[in-house]
Amino acid sequence: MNKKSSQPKPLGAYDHKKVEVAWQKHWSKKKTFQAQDDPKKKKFFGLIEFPYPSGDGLHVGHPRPYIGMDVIARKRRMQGYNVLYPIGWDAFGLPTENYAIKTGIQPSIVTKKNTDTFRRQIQSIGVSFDWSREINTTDPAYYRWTQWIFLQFLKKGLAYKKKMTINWCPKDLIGLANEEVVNGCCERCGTPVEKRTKEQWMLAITKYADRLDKDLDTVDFLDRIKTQQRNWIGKSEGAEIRFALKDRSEKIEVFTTRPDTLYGVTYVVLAPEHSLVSSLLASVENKAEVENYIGEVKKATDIERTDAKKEKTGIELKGIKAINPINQEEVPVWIADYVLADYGTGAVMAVPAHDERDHAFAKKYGLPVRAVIESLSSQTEGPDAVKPELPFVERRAVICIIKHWSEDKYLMSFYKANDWKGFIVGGLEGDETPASAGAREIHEETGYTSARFVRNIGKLHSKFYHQVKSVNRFAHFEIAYFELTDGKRDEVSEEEKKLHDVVWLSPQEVAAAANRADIIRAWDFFTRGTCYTGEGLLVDSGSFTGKESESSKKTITESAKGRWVTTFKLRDWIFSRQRYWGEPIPVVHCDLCGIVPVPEKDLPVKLPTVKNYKPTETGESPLAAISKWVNTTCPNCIANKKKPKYLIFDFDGVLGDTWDVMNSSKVKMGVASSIEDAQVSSLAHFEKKPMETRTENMTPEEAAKRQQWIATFGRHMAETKFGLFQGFVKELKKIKNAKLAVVSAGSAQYVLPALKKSGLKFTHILAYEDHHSKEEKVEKVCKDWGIDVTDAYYFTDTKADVLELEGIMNKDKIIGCAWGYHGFDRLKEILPEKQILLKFNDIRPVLNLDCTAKRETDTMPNWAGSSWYYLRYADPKNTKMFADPKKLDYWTPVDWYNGGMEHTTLHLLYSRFWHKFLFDLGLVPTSEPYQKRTSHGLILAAGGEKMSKSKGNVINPDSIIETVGADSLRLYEMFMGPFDQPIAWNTDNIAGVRRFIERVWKLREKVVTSETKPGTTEAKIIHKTIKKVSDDIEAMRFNTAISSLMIALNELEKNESIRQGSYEMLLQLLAPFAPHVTEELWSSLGNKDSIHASPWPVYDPTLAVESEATIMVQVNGKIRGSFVAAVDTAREELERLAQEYPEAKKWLEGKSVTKVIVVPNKLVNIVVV
RNA sequence: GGUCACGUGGCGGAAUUGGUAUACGCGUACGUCUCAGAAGCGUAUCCCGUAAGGGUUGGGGGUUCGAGUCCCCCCGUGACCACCA
Repeated sequence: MNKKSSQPKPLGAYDHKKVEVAWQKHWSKKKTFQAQDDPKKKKFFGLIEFPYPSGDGLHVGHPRPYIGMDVIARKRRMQGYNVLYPIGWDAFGLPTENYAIKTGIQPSIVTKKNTDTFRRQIQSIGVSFDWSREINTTDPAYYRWTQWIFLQFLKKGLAYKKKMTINWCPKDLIGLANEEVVNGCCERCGTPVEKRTKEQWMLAITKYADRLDKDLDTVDFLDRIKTQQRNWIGKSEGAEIRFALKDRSEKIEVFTTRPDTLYGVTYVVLAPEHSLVSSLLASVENKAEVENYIGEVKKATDIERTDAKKEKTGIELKGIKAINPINQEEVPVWIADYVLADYGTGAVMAVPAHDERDHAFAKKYGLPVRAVIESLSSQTEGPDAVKPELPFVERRAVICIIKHWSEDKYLMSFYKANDWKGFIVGGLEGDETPASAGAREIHEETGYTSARFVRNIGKLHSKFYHQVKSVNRFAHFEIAYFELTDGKRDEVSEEEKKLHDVVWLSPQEVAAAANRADIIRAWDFFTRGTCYTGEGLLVDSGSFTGKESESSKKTITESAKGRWVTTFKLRDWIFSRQRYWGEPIPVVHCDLCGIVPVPEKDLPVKLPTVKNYKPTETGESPLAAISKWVNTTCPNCIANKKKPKYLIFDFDGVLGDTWDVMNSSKVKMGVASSIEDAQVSSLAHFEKKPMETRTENMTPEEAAKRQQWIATFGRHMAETKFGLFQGFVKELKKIKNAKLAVVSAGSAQYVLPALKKSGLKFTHILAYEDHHSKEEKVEKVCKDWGIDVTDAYYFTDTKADVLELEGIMNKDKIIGCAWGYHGFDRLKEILPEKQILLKFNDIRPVLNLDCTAKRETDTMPNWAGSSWYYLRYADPKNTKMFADPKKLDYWTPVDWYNGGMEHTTLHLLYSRFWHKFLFDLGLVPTSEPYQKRTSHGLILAAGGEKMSKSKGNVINPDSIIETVGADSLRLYEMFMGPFDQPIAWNTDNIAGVRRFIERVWKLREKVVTSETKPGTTEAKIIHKTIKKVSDDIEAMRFNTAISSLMIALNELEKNESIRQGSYEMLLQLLAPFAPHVTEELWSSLGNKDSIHASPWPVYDPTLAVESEATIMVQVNGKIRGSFVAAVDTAREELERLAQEYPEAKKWLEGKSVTKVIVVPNKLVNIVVV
């Protein structure tokens, strides 16, 4: 190849097809964009939201964020950073599964096909992703770690199962998180959501709510993103206050953010679902009505119930009274649908005077309204602002709102001296009422004679500086409403006229004109009604009367023995999906052990393959595969199999009285029921004889009942016993290493021969029975069993025996099998906690004979795999860990994460939550995953709608790349409008950027390598552009960056030639946007290394500085012309030049100049009269 | 109903801290090149007016020497939330 100094080789016409694919292959071969795990280099981790590879293929909206971040990533590389810009596939999800249902093709195959298409398409755009780190959430090697993280949540108690009513989409057959329900409909398909009860996996994100809120202060997210997250978390502080119930032990706990209004409580409301309701119901006088009401509420759908426009309904629990802890007042208790069960405590204290919802409810049901707060405002601005150094002088006063006699206008008074724009006000003299004082003031100040007092609007306290009297005034106003009946008016004194003007204004004008806090409040009261929800002065509030409400919140809470608490709107995350195409939740449900996590070494729990799957008319779900998937072994049971040393059996039940237990066991054993009488009799060890029972400890009634029972079931007992032993012994034969048995002597005659026949070698016998004498028992057992009497123990139910038993059992692990009330229940009490106690049935899984454990069939939601994927990029092939801590140390946190606004509340919050959890486990180095978060706007179809296959308005990038090339596509996507705003696609406009590229290509012909002296204009243009492009890229103002490049080109084209250095810099600035064509031109100039590895041009301010500035000349703010002056010409000089400027002179004739404003290098404004 | 954005030519959109409104691009018109067309190149392109000049950033008001930009009211569009006590 040529050296840099050699003559540039000639180029043909620009042909994007020749240029683009060739360079893409070249970069791939040279691994130009692969990140290196080299801790010595400064790193940059740029991230985009990895796509969901839908069957529709890529449309032109997808790549905009990729290209935007690509521009930044490429610039960072040129700035010398070791850049990690990775991509992968968020490939689990409903559309793929639905597609599988429709076509019968397995989701895994569909996913493979779709990712292949997406990969090809993205690669054809020339985004500088590091493809060697590609990940896929549906790859078992990936979701193994998603499952692993879930197990860590489980271990820490942050994953739990909860029976709950869930939002169920009847079309998608899927449980939805609250976040996925939009206006009561399924987020994805719009079907109205139903309620169903189901056990669901939950993740306790609420445990992190406070930190998720607080730590937003530490990251560089766009403000609107932070605001949205904060709103979603919904932190609010308030008090939990307990209302005792009259003559009852229960208490109602309420949450309120306004404990200061406690004295205004006139009733208490429970949510219809509140747990207390059912226990109160028994003693409610109107029980039937209440039950009926609750039924009605439950019937209503969520859409109906949460419709804020809907009228609130409720019903009183008659006969129940709550006691207000602050004043021991009894108030009624209601249930109502406007109270939400799952926020706060599910109960509220109602303060109708100061809460709009309570107010509406109280008005509807005739409940009392008691005002306890009066507005208090303080003037902080203007000449009336309170002067802190002066004391307050208190005074009672009136604010008069006066209506015009014929129009909808109100009288305002504009005081000239102190810029007061308000209503007529005045102090109350002597024993005047607001009505009389108001009428007097109206007459004195305005002359109107027909003011008729209508009503008091409310009270209002105000602090301000009284300019006329030169004191701080603390006024206690009554707002009085007057109407004029006519316009008759007396003459007003000259003094009053001097003080103020009187004007009539429409309601809108009043609101706009009022310029004092108290006047604005008064008007607000008048227009909005009596429910005052603001802060103010406490009245009618016991010892708190006269205090300010805001500062009394905590003290009132204390007085009421309440607690100050923080609550959140955020709910725990419903983590279960009843779908096939998601990560299986890695746990096993064992009858014996309950929920058992799959051991980490056994991960991943893979999805079952859907075999021979044929689509049906109705569209059967791949969930069918799960039916073959559920039976498994319990890992716990397998693990324990090697451990048991002792077996404890108690056969009390066999002879005893628990027929039900045996009967159910019989069925499970599957043998007893088929035994005939004849067979039973033929068995040597079985004595068929009537059931005997001892009745000496029973009451006559019990004894009679027992006799009856024996008469009915006696024969079945015998059969059952037989069957049990047969089956039992069969199982026992498989026990190899047990050492100890506990038997009941009562059953010894049947049990011991059977045990013996099994060939077991028990070393100890524990006889556990209290019916027979010790001697008889031990002797018989030992004899039958053939063991030494010293190895036998005998117990009764006394406490001493229990202790002895514990001693024998010692530290060894014990598997127990026991029945009956003497056996199982008793042993359960006495066994140390860690030992495992089993019922007879349970012995089967313990022995791993045919363990009946079932796999969890719920899968994880889509959000799971995307909650940690960025971590995997740091070390995507690791098989030991989700990522090597050293690599995480180097690469994380993500320096810049760009994504859609639609993901700010869900994905962003969820992944921050996972990250914080991993941080707490010491597995990631930072507490926040993303240092910086920006967002892009969606690309819409030409009509402004979203692009979707169903609407048929999708533009495929393939055809654009085919006709104009990837570089043109990229430039257009960046140039079309502001990056963060939604914008409609317009294919016609691509012509402009394509022309631009062609002109850059043509400019290559003018490149000269000669040593001619650099033209200053050229350097100036280039350096101005360097600055503009550099700054704009950082701020994601890609559209203006490109426009400045176009401006530069327009300028440079005018010259006969361009220096190679300048041209190269232009190419470098353009390279992040149009990587292929710039690489081609760069190479054609003899450069050996890639333009994308070249150093980003450095802005030289001295070269960009202009020597002259255009100075605008304004006369009275109007532009009258401009002149050119040297940069940094002195103000005085500019002023002089401007006044002598002929165009300006024309406008100055006959006028006198009062003022001249000079803005250096910009303008001179001459103000004339 | 609440919160937050936003409103500029025929169209997408520019406009540092308030300082030449309509940059850049599309489209359109005319010209040039051509046998012709396409592409290219050149000129023009907010409105009224021949011009001087005047008007214009959804509407109205305010602050300012000066407002697309700051403040208030109204209208409209979009996003998110929606009885959160």
